[in-house]
Amino acid sequence: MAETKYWLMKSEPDEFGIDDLASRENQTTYWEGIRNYQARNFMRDDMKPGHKVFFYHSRANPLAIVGTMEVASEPYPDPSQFDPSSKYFDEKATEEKPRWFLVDVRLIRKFEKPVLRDDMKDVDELAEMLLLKKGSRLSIQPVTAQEWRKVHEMAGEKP
DNA sequence: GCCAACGTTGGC
DNA sequence: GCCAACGTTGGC
Repeated sequence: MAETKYWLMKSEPDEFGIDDLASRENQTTYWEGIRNYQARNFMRDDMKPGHKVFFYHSRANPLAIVGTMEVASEPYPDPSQFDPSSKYFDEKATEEKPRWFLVDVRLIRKFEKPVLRDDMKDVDELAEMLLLKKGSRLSIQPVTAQEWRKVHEMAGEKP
């Protein structure tokens, strides 16, 4: 049996929050605008359809994991890099040599009770989470199966 | 290929 | 809104 992989993706709710995802057709969107190589590499090389993803609200009040998604496509070039009118336009990217890749994600569920960053800090099982490390700003990060379970437990949800 | 200057992220 | 911690860029 293939091992399920878990991830966490950040978004600022002022830009795109979980309610925006919920209102999209099929509750699916392309995760555009990632312009960090490490985060891109995760999407391009490691994410597979069916992988599970936490949706995290950054630069928000409250800071929290607000729900779950699943990867819903193979990686493909981020269209916004070719669009001069997009704020994510990258003049050094070409159709032949795209720089930026993304995947589609589909909402699994919005937590009735978001799991607050402040509460996660107090939990031993989450002490090693990248998200909680000082100075960590990676907007897409791997999550362990244990962390996946623990956060669901805190949310009062079945993993 | 070093590293100073600049730009960005994101908690606080 | 501030600013520390990072990442990237580009002159040399």
